[in-house]
This record gives sequence, C-alpha cells and structure tokens, in this order.
Amino acid sequence: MSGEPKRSDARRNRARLVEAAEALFDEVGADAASMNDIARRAGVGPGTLWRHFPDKGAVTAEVVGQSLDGLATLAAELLEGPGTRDFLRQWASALIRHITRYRGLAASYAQAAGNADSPLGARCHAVEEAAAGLVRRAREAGQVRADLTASELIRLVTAVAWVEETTPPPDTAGRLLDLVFEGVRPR
Amino acid sequence: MSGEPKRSDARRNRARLVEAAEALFDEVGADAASMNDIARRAGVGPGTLWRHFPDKGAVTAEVVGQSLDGLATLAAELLEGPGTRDFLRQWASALIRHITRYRGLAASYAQAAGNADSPLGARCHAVEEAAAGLVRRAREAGQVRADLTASELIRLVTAVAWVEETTPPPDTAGRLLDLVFEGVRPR
DNA sequence: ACCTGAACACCGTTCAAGT
DNA sequence: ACCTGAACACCGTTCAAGT
Repeated sequence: MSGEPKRSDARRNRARLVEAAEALFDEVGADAASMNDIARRAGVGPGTLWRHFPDKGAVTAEVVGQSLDGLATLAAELLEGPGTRDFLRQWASALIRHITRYRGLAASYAQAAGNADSPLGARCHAVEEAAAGLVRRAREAGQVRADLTASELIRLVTAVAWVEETTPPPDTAGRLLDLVFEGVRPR
Repeated sequence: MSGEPKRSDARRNRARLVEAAEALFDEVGADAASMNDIARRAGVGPGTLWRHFPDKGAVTAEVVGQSLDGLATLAAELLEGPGTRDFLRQWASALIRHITRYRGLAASYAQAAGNADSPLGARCHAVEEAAAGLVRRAREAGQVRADLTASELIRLVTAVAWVEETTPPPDTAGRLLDLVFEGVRPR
C-alpha cells in the first residue's frame, strides 16, 4: 500500500503526508513525531495516513529513503574508486551522519533490523549488503583484520550513532569512530 | 519523595510498587512497563505511584539500585585488587550485563545522563566516577592508551550494550567488546 | 498523612459511513 | 477508489475528595 496511488487526490495526500512527516522529524525527532501529529499536520484524518502507510516504519522508510539510497551509491562509488586508506571510515562516517540526521532514527533502524521484510528492514538489509562489499575490499587491502564481518562493523557504527544522538556531550562520534577503527585494524 | 515513608501502609505500598515494577521490567522490559501497569499490578491507584515516585526514572532507579551499587563495589574491589591484565574489561563486561538485564535500560540511562540531578542521573554519575578510577589505573599500568577518558569508555560500552539489547543476533556483546578494547589499547 | 479513582489530553489503531 | 472522523483501549499526569 506504499506505492504511488492512482487517483490524483490520493497522490496529493500521500505527498503531503511525507512532507508533514519530514517536517515533524526535523522539529521533534522521528521518535516523538506521532502518527496523529503527522496526519494533522498534513491536514488529513488519521485513517488516511494509515491507508497510505501500514505502520510508522513505512513512513520513516519513505522519509529517509533518498538518503539511504545515497548511502548505497556512495558505497558503490567507493568500491569503484581508488581505494584510499580511509574509504571504509569515510562510508561509516556517512552512515553516522545519516542516522543522526533525525533524533530517534537509530532506534527505528534497530527495530527494523529484526523483521527484514518490513519496508525499513528491507532497506537496512540493502545497506548491509553495500557494507559487506566495502568490508571485503578493505580486508583484501589489509586495512581491517581478516575476521571482521560487515555485520560487526555496522553494529559498532550504529551503536556509535546511537550514543551520539542520545547521550551528551555531542560531537563525540568522530572520536569514538576513531577508537572503533583502531580496534578493527589488523593485529 | 522517594525515601522511606513513615506510615506503615505507605511503606507497604511503596514496597509493592517496587516489586511490581521489577516483575514488569522482567516480563515486558523497562521501556514497555507503563506507570499505569505498575500501579495496577501493585494493586494501587496511579496517584499512589506518582506520590511515591516523581517520574519513571525514579522507579527505574529504585529497581536497579542494588545492582548499580554492585557495580560501584566491584569497581572498588578491582581497584584494590592485584590489577590483572583484564580488570577493566571485567568491569565493562559487568556493566553490559547490568544494562542488558532489562530491555530498554540503555535508553533510560542515556536519557538520565542528561539531567544529573535526577535520581537515575545521580547514580549514573556515581558509576562514571567509579569508571574514572579504573581507567586511571589502567592507564598508569599501560593497559589503555593515555588519551582515553572514562567518559569515552562508558559511551562505547553503553553503546555496545544498547546494540546487544536492541539488534539481533544476540550474544555479540563479547565480540564487540573485544574489538572496542582492541581499539583502546596503547599504540 | 496518605490513598483513591475520576479526569484530561493524548496516543496507536480501526472501521463504518460517506463521496 | 479513496477519504473522513468518530470510536476504542490505552498512556502519562493531575487533583479534588476521601479516610
């Protein structure tokens, strides 16, 4: 039920809903923006929102979709690129920036990672795939230890993003990422 | 308002509330256990719960209090102990076990870390103090890099606890902690 | 001094009734 | 084919009224 509707009023409502969700994510965070808030802001009834999106994860997936696709294309670019010494860290840094874009995103992703067939879970899986390619290349280049898996790296980076977004003081993600990448180097 | 009340019925109610909260934390997690649930389970009205505890953080502080004190005494013991090669990691592991005892605790701590005068925030601060002593000693023993702060270590360990508690597959905390401690070693 | 439970504004979620 | 908004059970939180 998340695709483009046929009727023009439905399409317009859908667009308004996504717009409203985006604005609310910006203002109060992805966690605090309630379904009713989003519908109200879009000027439609709650039923209309639920008709367009099966749950809040679907709304979130729509709001962050382009940015997530950006992560995938960045991974592809880095994979075809010259393979600089910090290309993996560059991508990890982009992932953190993505997650910390809206407050509460880390928790949304953590929950979505469970059911892989949800709209958000599927996209998370795609990101993991992208990360797997990068980790493999970094491994072959001897930049990370041979036993490091993409899943482990994603978990660590997501964890850093979470602590950055939830715990003061802010702007410590870079330093924590440094420590993580130190621990991930070949022995 | 969180101390021991004078009247015996109030004391009994307080004890029942803490008991009910503990049971619900066990069954549904610290996040999903609602204030109304706790009051209902204790057989009292919601007003009674709110009279005994100013907010949910205070309830949480009461439920995890003894376990938190255990972390402090463990830190003291390790500080007086022989200083084995992994004493800091031992404590970090205990911290993770503590946080993952109830689902949703990591988020509670992250929120409490902000307002240091809240019942839970104060206890978090005490834990940080304990960690500071351990990190200092580990630094002097050359077990961790000289520029590592206790705050950074706590953030990393809490982050690992969070990802362990929220993201499948489970039981990866040990491995992630290995990587963290690898990254924290002197260069 | 403490408890009670009704009350308020909200939330997620559904669904009959409309156009 | 899609929208509407009332409705349900819940939530956090408060507070007059009781004992």
